[in-house]
Amino acid sequence: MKAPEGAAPLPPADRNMSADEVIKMRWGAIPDSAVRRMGRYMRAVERLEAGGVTVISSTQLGDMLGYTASQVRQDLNYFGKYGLQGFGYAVGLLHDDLIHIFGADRGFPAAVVGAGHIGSYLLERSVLQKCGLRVLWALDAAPERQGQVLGGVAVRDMGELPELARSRPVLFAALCVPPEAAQEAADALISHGVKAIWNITGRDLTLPRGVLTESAHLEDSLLSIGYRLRESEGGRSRVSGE
Amino acid sequence: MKAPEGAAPLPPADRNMSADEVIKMRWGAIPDSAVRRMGRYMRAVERLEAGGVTVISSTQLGDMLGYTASQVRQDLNYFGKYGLQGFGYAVGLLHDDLIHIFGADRGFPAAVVGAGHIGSYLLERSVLQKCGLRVLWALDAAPERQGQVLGGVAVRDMGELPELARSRPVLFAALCVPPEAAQEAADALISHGVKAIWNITGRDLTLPRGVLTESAHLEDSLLSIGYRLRESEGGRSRVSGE
DNA sequence: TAGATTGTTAATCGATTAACAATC
DNA sequence: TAGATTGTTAATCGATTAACAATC
Repeated sequence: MKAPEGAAPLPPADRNMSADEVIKMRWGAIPDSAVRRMGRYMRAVERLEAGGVTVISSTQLGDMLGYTASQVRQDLNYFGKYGLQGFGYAVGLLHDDLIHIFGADRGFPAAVVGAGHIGSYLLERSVLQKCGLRVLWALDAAPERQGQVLGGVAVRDMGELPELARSRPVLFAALCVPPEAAQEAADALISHGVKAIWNITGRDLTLPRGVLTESAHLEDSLLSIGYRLRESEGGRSRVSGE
Repeated sequence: MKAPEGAAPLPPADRNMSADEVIKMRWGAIPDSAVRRMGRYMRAVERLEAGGVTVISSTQLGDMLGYTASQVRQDLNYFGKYGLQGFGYAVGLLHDDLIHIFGADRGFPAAVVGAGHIGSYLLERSVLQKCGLRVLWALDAAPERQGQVLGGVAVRDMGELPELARSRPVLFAALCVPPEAAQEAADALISHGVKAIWNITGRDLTLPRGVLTESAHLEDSLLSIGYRLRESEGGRSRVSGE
């Protein structure tokens, strides 16, 4: 108990390791804040590639996203060594690896539960598919939505959950039922083997340990802009570009 | 340049100050991370109130949300003094003040731009209204959506923007057009006086300084759960209950 | 009063930034 | 090689947690 003990000492990677190996070795040592920024890197790199850019420096990429060059280098380095000293990052390589790191090439089986506005948006726009999930089925409680085919997926009755969970099991579900039905639907999913829930109901859920969950509360982001709107009403100015 | 200089020294509030006064005095000194947690406090307190709970301690509230009691006290104290030593926080008072702090009683004029899946969700569910915005008009480029009345708001043609911006000006817009139309729509809104954009298009925008913006990228949250799903495939376990 | 719980300061922890050596 | 830019360690900064005095 004498040595500084430091924090997590991030195991070193070497250049010929695959992203999988790097991440496996560093699992848990990569800060969540960095993981959460990767979506923006992914989109930026996608657009660069579409625009024919093949190499980009940490400075340029940082400018695009409003991050410091230092942070860009730190972030990318968590996942492996993608840069070439003296030149920058190979856009194509980076893009391919990010896709792999985030499992967008995995075809993980998934379901969409709730086919209202948000559920049909997810289905028709193939939002899950673009992130590498394979949507096996969709459920909705409303009779008039059942039988509809949205984005190639037929909407079934909630009551079919046990049967579907047996015949076409999924570990992942996007939950987009109305808030008042959220907890009950989540419980049902979990009791039928679902291990990860993407919660877009706007209601916070109570889930057993061992279930992976991520909530996307549109409302929270709206509230926080509501707070910042105060400044336009006489608070001191702190408006930002970005 | 000798004194430790410290960080922002958070000006002290006293018990008889209104939330408005406290925030005005501390504007910019309240960390963004705390502001972003307030949506969850708000929802928790709403549900407590609905359930007839009138007093709650920082420990209990923290347990509900997965925060430490210490953090709860810090967070609430940024905005004023709501607690009663020896008892806890008055749920009703806290709720009322949070509503006020986040402007949910302000009736700030707003518009919804894009009336597809997400836009109609916002309109029909009165999402903006619940956060204290007054939706004056809605726009969509698709002829078949024009004339529809969603959540009491008539959807108009994009081309009517100049006229609407003149006759019924708004400073706030929820942007939910398809990603490929996002930048152009944002530019048009800004050139017609919009000063704050809630961006739910999934495309990052480039906006002039002075425009307040908040992006809600559903996709980012999905990607980050995709990353965490790796652990169910053999990474070391770090699954959390929440 | 004694017990409880807040408000607030101090200590810890983690994340961001800066600096620079490695290397293409 | 010289120039540039990464990879990585060290310094800074900010946010979270712990501790405790104030006070109901």
